[in-house]
Amino acid sequence: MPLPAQLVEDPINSLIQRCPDMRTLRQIHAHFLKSPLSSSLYALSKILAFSALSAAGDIAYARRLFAQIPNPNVFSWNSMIRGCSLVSEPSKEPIFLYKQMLRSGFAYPNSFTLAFVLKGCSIISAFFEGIQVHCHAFKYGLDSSPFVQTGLLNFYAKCEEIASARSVFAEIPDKNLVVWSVIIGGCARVGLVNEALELFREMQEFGVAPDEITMVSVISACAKAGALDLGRWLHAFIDRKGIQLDLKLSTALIDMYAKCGMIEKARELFDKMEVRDTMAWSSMIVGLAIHGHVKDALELFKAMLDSQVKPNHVTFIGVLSACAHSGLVKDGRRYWSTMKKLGIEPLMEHYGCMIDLLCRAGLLDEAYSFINDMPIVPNSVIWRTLLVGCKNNRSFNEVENAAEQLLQLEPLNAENYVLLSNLYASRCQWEKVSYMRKKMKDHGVRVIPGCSSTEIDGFVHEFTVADDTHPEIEKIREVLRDIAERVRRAGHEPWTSAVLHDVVEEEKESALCEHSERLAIAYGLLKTKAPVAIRVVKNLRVCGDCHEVTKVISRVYGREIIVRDRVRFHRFVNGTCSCNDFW
DNA sequence: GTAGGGTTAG
Repeated sequence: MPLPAQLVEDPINSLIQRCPDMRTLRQIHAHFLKSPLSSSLYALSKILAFSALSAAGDIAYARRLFAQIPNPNVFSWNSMIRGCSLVSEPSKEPIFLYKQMLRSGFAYPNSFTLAFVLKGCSIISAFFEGIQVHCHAFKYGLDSSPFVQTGLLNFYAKCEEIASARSVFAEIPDKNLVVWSVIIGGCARVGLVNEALELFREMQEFGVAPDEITMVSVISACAKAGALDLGRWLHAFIDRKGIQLDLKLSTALIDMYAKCGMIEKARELFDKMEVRDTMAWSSMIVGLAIHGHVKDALELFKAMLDSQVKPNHVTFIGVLSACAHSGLVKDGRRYWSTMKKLGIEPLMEHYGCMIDLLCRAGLLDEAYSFINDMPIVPNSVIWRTLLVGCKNNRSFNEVENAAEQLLQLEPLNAENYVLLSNLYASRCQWEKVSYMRKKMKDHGVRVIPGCSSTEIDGFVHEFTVADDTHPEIEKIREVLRDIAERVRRAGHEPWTSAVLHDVVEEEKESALCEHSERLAIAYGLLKTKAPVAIRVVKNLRVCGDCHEVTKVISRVYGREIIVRDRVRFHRFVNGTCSCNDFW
């Protein structure tokens, strides 16, 4: 007489619960196959679940096992769908499995199935498949399951379909911590910073206390907005509420402080970290590179390698851009081969850094061959980088070809016409200048005035190109003229951050506080006005020490001044672009 | 019997 199922399944179950590795699992599997009830689907499902889901599991083994099950039950399908979305290289496999399950007709999806397949869709941003799963949620009456709802919300957020995410969010009756975190993270990811911060406030009004995961999203929203005051407040909030400063939250704070100009604070946090992963190291290296602290960035990269943490593609963007900004051509080339040796396949951004590096060093021909040897099709950024380099190098003769490639790729981006127009002007090719303007007009490309803002004592001074409405505009102009004159007298042309630094230091000596305030405001104005001002800020950006100058201005002024928008000149908006370089 | 949310990028 066969043993009751309970007696066979329970030992298998308890063995699997204590199973440490696949070797043991194989033994359990063999034992199971020889046992009297080897046809028990329940026990087989447990073996499958371990292979597919456990950290010590083996998805290939799970696939082989699954293929041998004639009519898998929903639990087994779920294990496979979930297991296949946990692999390091995500694919459409979870979606294919889900479709197979529906076609099999032997198992119907439950709330677990939909939650798992939605996760699979979120990982690869499979928008059209996810929408079908949304329909299935209604069809199978699973749309009120909290896990399916959160899965849908997360899916839309990951696909950057914020309107859909918000409507799913609005329909969730009991919004828990996870639901709030997903919507806040979704808004932060697409740059809807104010919305993210507003939701964070609302969440607390609803009596839901944030945890470290929520805080990562909110802090990253601050980093994107350059909202230092709020970021610091949130840091204090984390301390006050005893929220755990784990690896990811520390990294988010480092990124926020670096992006908001407080690189020392970022470094302090980084140095205090007991465990650092690739992202933590990369954030700090990129932060130092943005601030122009090239030596520190490269030293830190060496320390990273010494601590056996593997760098990734983002780390190398930091390292290569640091080299580009300080003219370290030889080092840049060395890091490029290190990257390849480590098996990191260069992405478009890495090629961009290398071309930038060569152009800044005046090696235009080499940059051009580098582009021609690229194994991937160069994008507009690559051609633009080369053309920016052409502006400072008149001996380079491949401008026409590069210009053609650029305009073919992006015929509606005003920035390109402006760049080419200025490039031809610098070569006194006036016919081409007017041709560019005509072409731009023919394409109906409009320029949206660029703007920037400077915050002093909580008051935001905003400046837009050709806008004279600031109440102190005349006095500000006076300061600008004064600076320009002093720079001209000093014989510095074009301006560099070092020159502005000297001017501001001089200002400190003279202790003219009122003048200093205007200097700070003028700094905001510099970013949108006169050509010379654009050169200054461009140089600052080149040197990567925009915040360095802001800090100097802050010291003179004696209070904290924040440059908010991190010098974002060109912004592609619905086929038109914001651009400050067009007079 | 199984579940949902996190950081770095010119």
